[in-house]
Amino acid sequence: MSGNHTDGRMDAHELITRNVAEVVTEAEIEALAEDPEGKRAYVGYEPSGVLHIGHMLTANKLIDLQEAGFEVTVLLADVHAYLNDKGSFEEIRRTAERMRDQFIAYGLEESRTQFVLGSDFQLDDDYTLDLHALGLETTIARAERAMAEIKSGDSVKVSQAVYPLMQALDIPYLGVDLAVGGMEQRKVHMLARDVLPGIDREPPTSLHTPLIADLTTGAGKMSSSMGVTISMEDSREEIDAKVEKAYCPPTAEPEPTGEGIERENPVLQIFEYHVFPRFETVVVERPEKYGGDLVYDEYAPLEADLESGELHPADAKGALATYLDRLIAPGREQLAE
RNA sequence: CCGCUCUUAGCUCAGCCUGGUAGAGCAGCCGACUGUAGAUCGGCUUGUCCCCCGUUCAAAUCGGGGAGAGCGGACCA
Repeated sequence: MSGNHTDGRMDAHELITRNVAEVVTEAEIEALAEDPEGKRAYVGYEPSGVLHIGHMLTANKLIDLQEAGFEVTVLLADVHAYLNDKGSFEEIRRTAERMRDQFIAYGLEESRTQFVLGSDFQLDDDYTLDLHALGLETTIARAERAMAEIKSGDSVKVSQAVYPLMQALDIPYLGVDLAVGGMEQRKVHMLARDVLPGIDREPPTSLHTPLIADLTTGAGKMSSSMGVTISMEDSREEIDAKVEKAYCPPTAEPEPTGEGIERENPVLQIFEYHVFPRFETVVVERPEKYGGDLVYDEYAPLEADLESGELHPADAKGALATYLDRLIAPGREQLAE
């Protein structure tokens, strides 16, 4: 995954696969990359009204895909959010509109992005009957496993077993060639591959982005419900404070915790998955006494410099906060309206 | 519907039997040390004790009612 973007241009395959954690399957992706023009990719989001760094990560991939020639569908999954106990249907639908505006502010090309409300088609008769057919194909245990990383609340509701089946069905109903999601979606997509052939639909091709590690510990996934996340409602000061407190050993491969839990370096992850995909060059401002400014036009040398000690974590953090703020500023302004 | 168990700090739980108005660990916050964070020291904070009614001088604790969660209710006698 070293990439040969020395000429600043990437071919379709590289645009599709850069910064992804996993692709299912490689052969299917290669087929799509051969003629991406007019192919359709989608991501579904439970409406939240305010974009956070997790949304932004898959949005970056959508931008890559648009650049590669894909058409993009963003599913504002109001019905899913409802089934996942996220509030009243009315509240959810209101936040769905705000979320759409947030995505546009973030940088999705408005003319090439189709926003679809789940309730626009998920309540149709034929959809419902197909959903029941999938219910017949799936055990409760399987549905529950698929939801393990997605569900909210402490107890499993029947609605949450229906949820992944609807995600599977959405793919053929939206006419999608590629399903995109974070790694927490992989079990849902695997379920879709297993179950859709049972109703004479194609098993979907999917692509999963990595999950950013918890900002303060580097262990586990960054959570928006608990702990620290970065979102479009953060002020510059809040971003500075959060980045300042972030876990950042001077390496890309931190030691596991005392309990043997794997850790990542979230500061580097955000540089890799959020900053470099959106900026041509990154300037790390540094006091003269430490050697003056550093300039990078891709991620790998920055990581190498941190590893070697040439780049101090404190300076890296300063730059990270600056660029994160630039990414968030348009959404923040949009929220202020 | 019936039965059993559970509900106390952000989290996991102790305390309840033998009433005297609340504790531990973890988390969090603050300082020291590091040119970041973490680790390591030092210090600190936190509560409608699920809700209502009752008994009592006094209820997290006893009694009654209610709510939520978990488990069970098959067969064979």
